[in-house]
Amino acid sequence: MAAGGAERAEQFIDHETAASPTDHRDLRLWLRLLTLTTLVESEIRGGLRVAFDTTLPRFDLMAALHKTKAPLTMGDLSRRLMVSNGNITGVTERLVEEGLVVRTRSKEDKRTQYVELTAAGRTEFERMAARHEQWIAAAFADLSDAEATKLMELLGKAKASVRRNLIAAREGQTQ
Amino acid sequence: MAAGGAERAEQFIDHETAASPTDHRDLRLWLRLLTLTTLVESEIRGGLRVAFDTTLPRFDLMAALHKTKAPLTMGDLSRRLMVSNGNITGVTERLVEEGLVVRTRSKEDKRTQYVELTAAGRTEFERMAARHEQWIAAAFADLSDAEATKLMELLGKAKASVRRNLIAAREGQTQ
DNA sequence: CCGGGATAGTTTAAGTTTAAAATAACGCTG
DNA sequence: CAGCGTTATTTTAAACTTAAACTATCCCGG
Repeated sequence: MAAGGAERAEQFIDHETAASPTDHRDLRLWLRLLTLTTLVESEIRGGLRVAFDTTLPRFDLMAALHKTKAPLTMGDLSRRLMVSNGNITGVTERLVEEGLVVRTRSKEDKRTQYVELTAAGRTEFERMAARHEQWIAAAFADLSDAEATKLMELLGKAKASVRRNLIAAREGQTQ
Repeated sequence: MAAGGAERAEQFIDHETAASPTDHRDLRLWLRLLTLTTLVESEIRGGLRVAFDTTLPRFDLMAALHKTKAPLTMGDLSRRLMVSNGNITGVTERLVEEGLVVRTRSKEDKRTQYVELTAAGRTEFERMAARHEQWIAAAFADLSDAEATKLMELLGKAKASVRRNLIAAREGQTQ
């Protein structure tokens, strides 16, 4: 590491690089997608830890609250972040301990809990979000506007395809 | 769930759908990428659990071994799967318990452990891989060849951009 | 108003994940 | 050949994650 990079050739072996050239089209596509996401995600994770001593799940939860500018229920958070409801319970608890969010019981429905950012939480999130956006901007800096637009479009098509052919197909199986 | 889907309109709120239209280009791109990956990954996770009573990390580890058709060290696996080395220890242990892989110490270097599929592991993996490929093919079924090719290309560019502008930039920071 | 199905959230058990510290073995240099 | 920096792996502690079971509450039909 300190020595000036003689072994660079081996450094970039990853899930995808390890794919053999005989793999099929969609499998290679999926591996590339997964590798890219994993790379970015782990950089962000590391950045949040080093720069703010926090974690990605906590950041994501705060981001959801910040975006809506209004309290969300535990169930709302679970659906938006696409994680289990039990998961939200734990992450929220830690954010409450840190004083970044508060939970309040609904008057109308005693089962429901509303979660919202505290003033400290909002300030802290905005600090983190600014840095987060810089990282993301750096990540995609080499893409032209046209390329980014095209990529957005193709990812959108892929997402629709997944919902139609994978998710809806499974859900409709034997019912 | 048993009742026939009256609340479908609310069902597809996700991390990305929740994004406001004023977000910046790269942030929206990143959210879409993340959402797509998460959707596919959680379908595969569920499929592996239901159909084969196994998990994605175990499948991935076996896939790495199957692809190389040769034993890999713990470190090789850690680098290829882009996870920490401690992680590989745990996943490998469970696969050994299940009789799907074996670990053997190297004669030349007593620190090194080689991991390889057992006959049972190879057979089981091939069963799972066939199904896995069907899921992936279904996921991207609505993309034409031209679209898939373009998407591959753009993801490749994005990956290069991430390595150059995010990862290498961080690594070179103050050294 | 009451019984029962649906909904909101928590708990539990098992597994995955990481970073950091610890262990063990290697291999070079003096 | 002794020590010492490096490398391969395991251990540890804390957090995240899920599915499934559970608790509490809601609300509808009779």
